[in-house]
Amino acid sequence: MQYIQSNHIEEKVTAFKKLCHARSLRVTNQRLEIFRALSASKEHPSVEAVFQIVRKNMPKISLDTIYRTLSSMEEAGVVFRVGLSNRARFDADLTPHYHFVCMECGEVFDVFPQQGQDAFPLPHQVKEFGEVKNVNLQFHGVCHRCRKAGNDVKN
Amino acid sequence: MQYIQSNHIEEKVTAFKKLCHARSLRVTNQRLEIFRALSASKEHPSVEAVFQIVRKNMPKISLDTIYRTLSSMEEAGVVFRVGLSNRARFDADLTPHYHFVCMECGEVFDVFPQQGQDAFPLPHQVKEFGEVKNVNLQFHGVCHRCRKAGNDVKN
DNA sequence: TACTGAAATAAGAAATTTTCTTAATAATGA
DNA sequence: TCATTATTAAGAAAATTTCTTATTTCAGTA
Repeated sequence: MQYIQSNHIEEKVTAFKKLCHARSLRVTNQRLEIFRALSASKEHPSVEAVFQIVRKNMPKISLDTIYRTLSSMEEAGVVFRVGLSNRARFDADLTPHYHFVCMECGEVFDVFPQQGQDAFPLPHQVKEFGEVKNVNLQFHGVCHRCRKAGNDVKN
Repeated sequence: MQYIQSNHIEEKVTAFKKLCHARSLRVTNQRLEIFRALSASKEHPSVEAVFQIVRKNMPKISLDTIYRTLSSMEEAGVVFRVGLSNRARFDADLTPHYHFVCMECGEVFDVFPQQGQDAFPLPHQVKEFGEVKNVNLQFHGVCHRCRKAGNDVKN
């Protein structure tokens, strides 16, 4: 995995362009603006929030483009999506465990920590932000079935 | 934290009733059916999926009730929501870190692992399910601001 | 630099997911 | 049993996400 490492946005943008070329994604102004907006923000903005930011420089951009672009950037590994794609999923099992989520089919699998293995290493600096009520650890990837089915388009 | 521990659904239901009483939630047939459906499933069902299951025994139940009930159960700590509540959130920072998500206001905070601390203990049994592309570790709780504002209704 | 094919976009509609409003129903405690 | 109050059904409405089609723009090549 290759990260874009820089605190200066335009350096990140340069790195972003390279990554786009490497993954044969066209470098459009829309993509650049969206990436800039996201890079400049510490707020983990929602789609709507990105839309509002980008709109200022690019008034004719459509919301759909934000959705498409963020999704394709996620797929390309350029940005990170916090949480699940769209629909909520529930679990009645509250014993400590985590989940493997398939990025292709959306299937969710339980992963139980092994005997003696510490379930969750709760880092104490988390308390800085508030009181933790529960932990949600997801591993995102491609499940065996989708891998076999060759649904995995890119790579 | 108190877990409902049993492999037999009706035992879980009994425990669920107690928890409801303890948190002064009324024990309605709808809630019982929804809890049963979720307990019986290993599929981490979506709201729609729960709706379809419960409908079989209770044809007049409304989708809205499923939403309300799952949310209040989550709030009461009886069921677990995989992922975020509704809207997607994005992050352009791909250096390994995790998130503190406020259950009240939805705010997302970055948490960076300390120097020398292993970022993510990737348990090898995860590979059983597929190839991991990235890790999404969220700590859910109440941020200081919401705590102060007393938005924290229950407890 | 102009040309070409393919990918990406805007616009608006449409689908999906989630929440709200109101009146009726049902659970709890007296 | 009764009264109180939370919960529900029904349907509307809001919010979020995806799709369709025609147009534009990128990137590679002449």
